[in-house]
Amino acid sequence: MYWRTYRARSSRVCCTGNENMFAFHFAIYLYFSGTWEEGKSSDTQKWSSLEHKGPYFPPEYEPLPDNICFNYDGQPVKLSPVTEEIATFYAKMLDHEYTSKEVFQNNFFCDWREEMTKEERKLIKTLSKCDFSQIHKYFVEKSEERKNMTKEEKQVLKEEASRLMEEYGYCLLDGHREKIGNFKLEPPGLFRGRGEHPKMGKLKKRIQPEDVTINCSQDSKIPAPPAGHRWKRVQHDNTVTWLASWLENIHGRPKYIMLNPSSKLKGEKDWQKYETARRLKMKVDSIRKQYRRDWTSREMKIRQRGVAIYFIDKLALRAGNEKDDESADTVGCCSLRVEHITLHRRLDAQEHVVEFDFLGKDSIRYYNKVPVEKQVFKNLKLFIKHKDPEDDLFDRITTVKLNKTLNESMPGLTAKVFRTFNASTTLQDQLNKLTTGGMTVEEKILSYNRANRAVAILCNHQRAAPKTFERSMQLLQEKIQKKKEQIEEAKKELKEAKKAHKDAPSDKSKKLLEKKEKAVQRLGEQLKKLQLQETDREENKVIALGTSKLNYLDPRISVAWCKKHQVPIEKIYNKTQRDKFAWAIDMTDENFQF
DNA sequence: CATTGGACTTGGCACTATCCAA
DNA sequence: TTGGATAGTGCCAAGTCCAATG
Repeated sequence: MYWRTYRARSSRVCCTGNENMFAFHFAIYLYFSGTWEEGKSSDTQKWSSLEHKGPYFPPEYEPLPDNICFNYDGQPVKLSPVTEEIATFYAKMLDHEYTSKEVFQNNFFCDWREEMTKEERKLIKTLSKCDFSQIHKYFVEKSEERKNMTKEEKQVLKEEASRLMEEYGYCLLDGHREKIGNFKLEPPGLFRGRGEHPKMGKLKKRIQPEDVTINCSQDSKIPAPPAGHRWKRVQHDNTVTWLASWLENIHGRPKYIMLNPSSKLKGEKDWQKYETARRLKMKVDSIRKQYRRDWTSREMKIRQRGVAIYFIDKLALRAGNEKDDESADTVGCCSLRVEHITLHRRLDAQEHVVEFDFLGKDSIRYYNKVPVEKQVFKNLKLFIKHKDPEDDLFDRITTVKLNKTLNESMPGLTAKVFRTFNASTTLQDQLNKLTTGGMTVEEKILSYNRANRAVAILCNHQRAAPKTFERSMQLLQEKIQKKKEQIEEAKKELKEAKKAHKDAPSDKSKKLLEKKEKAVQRLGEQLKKLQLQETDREENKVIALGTSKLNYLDPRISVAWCKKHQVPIEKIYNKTQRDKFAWAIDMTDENFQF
């Protein structure tokens, strides 16, 4: 079995008794595999055989029934199929707040008109005169119908989906069947984007086979394009991992069809990522010493670099590459502007506080007040001197230069490694601290979630409070209240049973007493469980745990913790996660430390 | 050195499946 | 059996980083 070979290999390399020794050897291995000629080829080659069925195309557009009409300026207009399809994209979104945004409307209308026939373009000149309400209503009803389908109808749909999955969802990589991550091509629609995106509302065009490049091995069965079509290209490049690619028309950037995280290819890459982070653990002291020295350098760019790396290390900020004006205005460390920080000599009884306020990835706000070292504070004052709010804070450095420096400190080190390193270190520390003897499984899980939460807060992984949050919290509180009342009741009954047993002892009264004692105890446990749940949920209101769990936390820490504290792994990882982390579940014993 | 293209990881959220109490 | 809450999944956008180019 494929899995077995993977297993054997991982455990041989990984489960040496001495983790430090292992990290050392791994460092050597990585170092040489990057420089030696022989090593290099094995490093860049991703597979030796690859066969697949090509992407699955979304269904063609189905024109609206004749009784559903688009109206312009009060008059019904029959649109050409292409124009009509784009109209339906807009009509379906009418409930969303963003269709009321000017940027969205302008972009949509502009792109829509471009696809119209000459006659349509001549007629349809103002969006405000367009009436999509019939179309909107039609789709609302359709989705209602879908919701009301019978069990049998739903079953048919389900079987259809699993047939599709069976046919297109897997590939053959080096002779082994692997799950594909996204085998369905993205359907056409209107681009939304996150935050104040200047391109929101633009038309995302339908992908044609003629847009798609196929990547597979030369001697494999080449996937057939849909009837009457050709692929853009068929290539056989084994230095990349993707099966198909195309250019999306909004930014003109490539998109790919790639493997599922459960695949060996992705798993090994993931493992490698965490090993790099563990190597940083070994080197981080000297790196910290270095950047502290840099704070007093004669050269401004070195000072800036030193402070930037300090932020990346201490606050787990992202690198912050340059961005063009064609996307939302968001920043990371290197792209911070003067306006994003406020310096407080003294704030809330703390000295040298930096107040950060900026939009990061996905336009998620980063807000934090952090006391920093005096020298950092001094430097920041220097960096912002004579600058305007919209000027770069670190004007002498870029992510490329910063990463180049990091790479010189440790092969493979980049800014993002600090996030992985900090996240995993935090989880390990928190788990060690929060797990104590004599805890129930539920208490341990609360501890785990709290440790996970500490990481999510560090990485600023936020979410909108769930729409149902207040309500579900209230429900839980009612449940708790009810449980408390039950306990009161049970206690009363227990007291009576005690009295009855004392007054007239018998087998029966003794049994009753025991029963009542058990009931009180059981209810108490249930109450505790509910209260733990309440705490957990309250603390998690605006925190998203998923991203750190999936991308930043070395799964071996969790696996070892589960083994050590007899927590079933299923309580921590669901099925998908267990598949993704199969490598870790398999190779890790309870003594693993990050 | 700056710029661009390309490949890969990381990210939140809407939708869907499942679970559980009434 | 149902409907509402919760958990899980898919979607696809938005980052990082490397290498080629000029």
